[in-house]
Amino acid sequence: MPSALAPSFAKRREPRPPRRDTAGLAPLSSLVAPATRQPHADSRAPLVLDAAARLFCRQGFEGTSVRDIASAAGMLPGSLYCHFATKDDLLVAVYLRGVEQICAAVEAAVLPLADPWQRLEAACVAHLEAILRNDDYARVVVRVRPADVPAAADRLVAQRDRYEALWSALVAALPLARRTDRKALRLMLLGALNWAQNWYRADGTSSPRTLARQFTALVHQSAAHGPRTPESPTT
Amino acid sequence: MPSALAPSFAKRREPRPPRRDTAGLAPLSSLVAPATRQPHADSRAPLVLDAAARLFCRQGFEGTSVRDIASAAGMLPGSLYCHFATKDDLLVAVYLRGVEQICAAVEAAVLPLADPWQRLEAACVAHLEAILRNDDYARVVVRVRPADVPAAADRLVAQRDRYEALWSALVAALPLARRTDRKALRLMLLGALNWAQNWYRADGTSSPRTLARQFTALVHQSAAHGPRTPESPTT
Amino acid sequence: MPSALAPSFAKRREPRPPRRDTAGLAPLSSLVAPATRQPHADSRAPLVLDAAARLFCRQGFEGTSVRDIASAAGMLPGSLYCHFATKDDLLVAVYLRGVEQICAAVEAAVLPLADPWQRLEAACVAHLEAILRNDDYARVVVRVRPADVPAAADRLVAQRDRYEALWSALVAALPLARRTDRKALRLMLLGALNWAQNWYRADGTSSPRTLARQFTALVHQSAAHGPRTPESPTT
Amino acid sequence: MPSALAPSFAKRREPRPPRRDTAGLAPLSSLVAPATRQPHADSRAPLVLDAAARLFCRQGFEGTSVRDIASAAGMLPGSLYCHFATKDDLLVAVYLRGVEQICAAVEAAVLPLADPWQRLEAACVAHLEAILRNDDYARVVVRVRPADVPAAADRLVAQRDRYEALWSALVAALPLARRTDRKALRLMLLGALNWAQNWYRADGTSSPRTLARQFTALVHQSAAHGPRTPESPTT
DNA sequence: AATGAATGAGCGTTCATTCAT
DNA sequence: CATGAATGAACGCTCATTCAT
Repeated sequence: MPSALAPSFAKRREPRPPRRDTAGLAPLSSLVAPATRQPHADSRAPLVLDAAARLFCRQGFEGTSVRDIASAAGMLPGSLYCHFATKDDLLVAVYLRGVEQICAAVEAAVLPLADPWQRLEAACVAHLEAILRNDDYARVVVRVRPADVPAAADRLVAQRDRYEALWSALVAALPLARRTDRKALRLMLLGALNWAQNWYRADGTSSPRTLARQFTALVHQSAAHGPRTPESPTT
Repeated sequence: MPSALAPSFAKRREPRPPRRDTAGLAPLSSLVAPATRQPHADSRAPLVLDAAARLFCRQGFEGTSVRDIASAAGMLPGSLYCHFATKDDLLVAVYLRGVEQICAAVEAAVLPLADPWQRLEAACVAHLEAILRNDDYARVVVRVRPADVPAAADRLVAQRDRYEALWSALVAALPLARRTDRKALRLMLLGALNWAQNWYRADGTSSPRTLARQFTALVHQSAAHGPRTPESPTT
Repeated sequence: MPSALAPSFAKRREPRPPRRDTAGLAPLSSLVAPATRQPHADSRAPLVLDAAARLFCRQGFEGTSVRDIASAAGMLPGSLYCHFATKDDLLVAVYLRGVEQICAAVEAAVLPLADPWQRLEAACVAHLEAILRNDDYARVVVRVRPADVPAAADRLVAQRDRYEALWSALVAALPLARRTDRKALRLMLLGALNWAQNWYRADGTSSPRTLARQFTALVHQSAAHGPRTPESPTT
Repeated sequence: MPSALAPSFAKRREPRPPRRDTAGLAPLSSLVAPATRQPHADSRAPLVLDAAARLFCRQGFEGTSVRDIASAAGMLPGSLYCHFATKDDLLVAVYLRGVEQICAAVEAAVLPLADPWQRLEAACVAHLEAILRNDDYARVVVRVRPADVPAAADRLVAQRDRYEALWSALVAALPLARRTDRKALRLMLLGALNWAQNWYRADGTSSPRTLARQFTALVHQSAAHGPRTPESPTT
């Protein structure tokens, strides 16, 4: 499956065995379901998570130290470990929420629309706005390569796959010429959108919205009319 | 003389004047063809560069230590500094050669062709093969984000720009509907191709060549027929 | 809290605001009197400071590595950085306390005396005993040249100035011929005393006390009677 | 003897046995006796020595690397070793010449004078001008502590002693009260003069000449009239 | 005489993590 | 929950020196 992402070239910093593996999900529960707050449930875990998301998306994972995160959250480095077992787990938690938020954004954008191409375009816009604007969590999902954090790669990839499934459905709904490779279409669009993180500057002329529409348009008619696939050009 | 590669004895991290850009080809020739006449022509600098390229593209820049590179090149860490003043400079040298090689590959692929779309397709194929196959140097150019190495970012971006200029020319030659945003087309294609580094597995079913052709085809007819730009849909 | 001594987690060598000068006495008290109530009052910071003072005054600043200090304090090199952000800061902390101690010694020696020349002599004795005997902190103040540690030079000089002000007052009180240059007198005496660190051997015949008295005497009558200033020799 | 200077607290960088110990003197011969130049005797050794003197007196011995010296002399680090066996030897050679030059300066200044106090004053002026002005060699003699270079300390101290003998003679000639400690007088004067290197700024108001005269004057009448020695106050 | 490359040890500092309090 | 101190390994880099060419 081309969505697999983690060729383990890992090597350094073999983390001492991760103690309790379930810890990755534990802290999230408090985020997903703040629910009825316990009297002293004013946990500072969300603060930590916010700080981590902000720093990971600005400086990358390796470029951010736990000291950075701790001090941004107003605590000492050791205190982080009350909430997250390892730095990797912290990343997983950020990823988890990032995927949730980007999924929610795309689903909300797509919901009121019926036309498959319009739905695709709306998804592109929502996606690009999420990963270029201020959703630090979503940005991390695109910014941090699972392969760079071997011990957590599986969990990160699993999250990404969750999101890509959503796109597979969007693409599956398109009325395309029979020969069109729908997977290639999905990979191309998502790749083009994600890579924008590498060059897009907020002060530029075109907004994420415009950009997303341009990208969609570039594949629209082409795909719809049936592109000449390399193997069997229509001639 | 590999002057651009051996800025030895630079003293204290002064950013150093950006090294004359025309030297771009000089070091390569001496590396590719070590000749047989120099006094100490048995320099191991090329070995170091190769090791760096291999490790940078597999583990990233931050994920690779100078000790890793040195030991891969069969030397002691300190010995690296006979050839490169800093780790950053080593990256710049790899980038330099990576851009050279990918430029050469694309130009060679495009040269015998006249039709603009065929040329674009050939460029995509050459690009994708370079950054997915065994050209470690080219892969580093896509893999390592300039922003992650602030002290060298300018020099890295300058190299990338050199390459993108080549693409601008290719796209400028396409017969497109008047309203088509050629920059968006270029960014989309290159983004989609580059991002493939994040998911492509060599053991997959489709080759870089096939993939590149599919991507090209997806934008071909669309763009050629005049896509509906977001601002002014054709309908 | 030894705030001036534990500027922990300072991140990247930004010169850091020169730390409020009034903190001068705070850290000392906590070091001198570790008390018995703090939660982790068993801090080994004083140990580190002592080790640093001992090594700096014996081997100089550049001649002492942080590994030397750490191992003398029974810790690992990295552990030093729990207490001091940089080696420079460690030196500043030693200097701070050195100046405090030599100030205290001189003030205590001078306090019970009224006659200006007797006060000057007592100051010389106290100064010389401090910088030749076992007060490692005071010795460092004389031994380590501020100019050799550029990043900390300002802070070091500020400390020294604090001490010299004390001497200016002592010299100002002397009944001298009108033409006598009091600054020259101060610089001569202090220079002669400080330089003794370069040649004085504890096993010698004359004690610091004797030496200090000799130096004082050598300028006493001369100055008192009005020396021939160079500009206007008495002929 | 108070002129001894080297309490060996050495420890690090135990130099691999200095090969040929006589090398310390060898290079000097070419300096002392340039004599009739051999055809290709355009040795660059003097260049190296000059560079070393300049850097040692500005940055200290430990603060100067052989790379610094080599590059200042326009050569590569390895090339230095054609002229000097070790960095220490280079320092010894600088010291040697520094002492020669300061001796020569003092002797020349004193020569035309007969009065002992005038001779002392002239010596002070010559000494201070040498170590504060542009005689890099002389400045090194005062700037670099023999004890900081254990392997060469003996040779350095021997040079210094050579110079101090000259001062002993000057002081011995002074008509002083019987109880005056002539050694203390010498040490005081030289200490005060040498220490000026630590605070004197060229842009200041008083010249080295003025300063030297002030210092001399401060001890003149006092010593001449018979100071109250601490042991036996005149009262 | 000089070079360019290499050596091996050591530098100041940062890292993710642990743990008694 | 949080702290402050500590750990042990690794980081990028510089050092004086060597040596074949």
